[in-house]
Amino acid sequence: MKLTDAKQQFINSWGGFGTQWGINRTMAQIHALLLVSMNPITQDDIMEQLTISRGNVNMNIRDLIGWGLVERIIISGERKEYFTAEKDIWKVATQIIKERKKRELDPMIKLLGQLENIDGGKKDKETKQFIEMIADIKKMGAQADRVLDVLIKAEENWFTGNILKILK
Amino acid sequence: MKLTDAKQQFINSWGGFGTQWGINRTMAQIHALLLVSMNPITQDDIMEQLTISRGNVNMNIRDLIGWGLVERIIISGERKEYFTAEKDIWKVATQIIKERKKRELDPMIKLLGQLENIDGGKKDKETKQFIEMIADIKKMGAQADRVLDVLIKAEENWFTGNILKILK
DNA sequence: TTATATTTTCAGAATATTTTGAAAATTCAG
DNA sequence: CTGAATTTTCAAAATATTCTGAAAATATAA
Repeated sequence: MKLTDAKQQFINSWGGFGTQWGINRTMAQIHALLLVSMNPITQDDIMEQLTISRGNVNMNIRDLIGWGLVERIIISGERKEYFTAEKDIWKVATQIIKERKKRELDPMIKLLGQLENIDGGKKDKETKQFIEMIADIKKMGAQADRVLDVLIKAEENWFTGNILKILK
Repeated sequence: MKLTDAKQQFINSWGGFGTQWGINRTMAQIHALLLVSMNPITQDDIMEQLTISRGNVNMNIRDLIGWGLVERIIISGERKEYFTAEKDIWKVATQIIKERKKRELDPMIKLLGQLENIDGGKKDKETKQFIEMIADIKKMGAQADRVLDVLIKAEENWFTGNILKILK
């Protein structure tokens, strides 16, 4: 397989995996393109390589920056802005975990807390069972939170294969 | 807050979280409804409670069964089919992890393996860097696979709060 | 078997999301 | 400043996903 083909396939497939995870396909593709680009590239480069519009590039780049995965680079003497992605995959994963935790897990735990305040407390069996279910989901969310925190702090141990020893 | 309101809010919010995770909103709502239903319910019950069409219920129920989260119940003497969801939240989480691993992580690792076969090997710097990046992502995928396997096997320790002790 | 209840399917409709592209805003060299 | 280069915005168009509902298939009682 030729390098350019491999890069292309990586970009396309990464977009596909992105959609499965609830991430916009183009955003994932742009991220993939930046990951396999040795040097920072411009919006025009991205437009050309992925054949997408300027507006599309601009919006998705902004999102990626919001996720902390892409950085805007100013090259002195150049008028255009350049963009680059964090290349250390552990840092990428850590950043994604952090963000999803903040955007999804935290709000979920908050919601569940609110749902536990049912009028009259645990009177009838049905209410009791509902409150138990909510409490269990909350407990699981809190556990997930702790596990993810440990993973985030595990740093380079991801790659040394010692991740499971760190988690104790 | 009244029990029925709490249930309704749980169902709606669960649907919202579902979409963030790339899961069809209605499928998540049906799952939530089944989670808070003490007894098995029919397609008609689901249609009525969520005000959605018969076809919609049928397709999403089929998906949920495919995910191993919902079971079809035949009650002797009754003509209609009933449905019920696994109520043990740990089992639910385990099942979801298993399925997503199979549907998403495994194919990703497979793809990455294919992309490492670049013509000419690690001749130039660009090829070398690409192969390294793919290898790193693969390594991370393999680590994630191991971590998830441990979580799946951790069973009821999720709830005893000892999950972090188990992972070692 | 026949009649009826129930489930399944899937084309088309409805809805939601993504993308475009041109105008507006911003930046910056001269 | 001025004006060209560049970025940003966002309404409308394109696309993708989800949902409906009625017809077809299936199951079951009699």
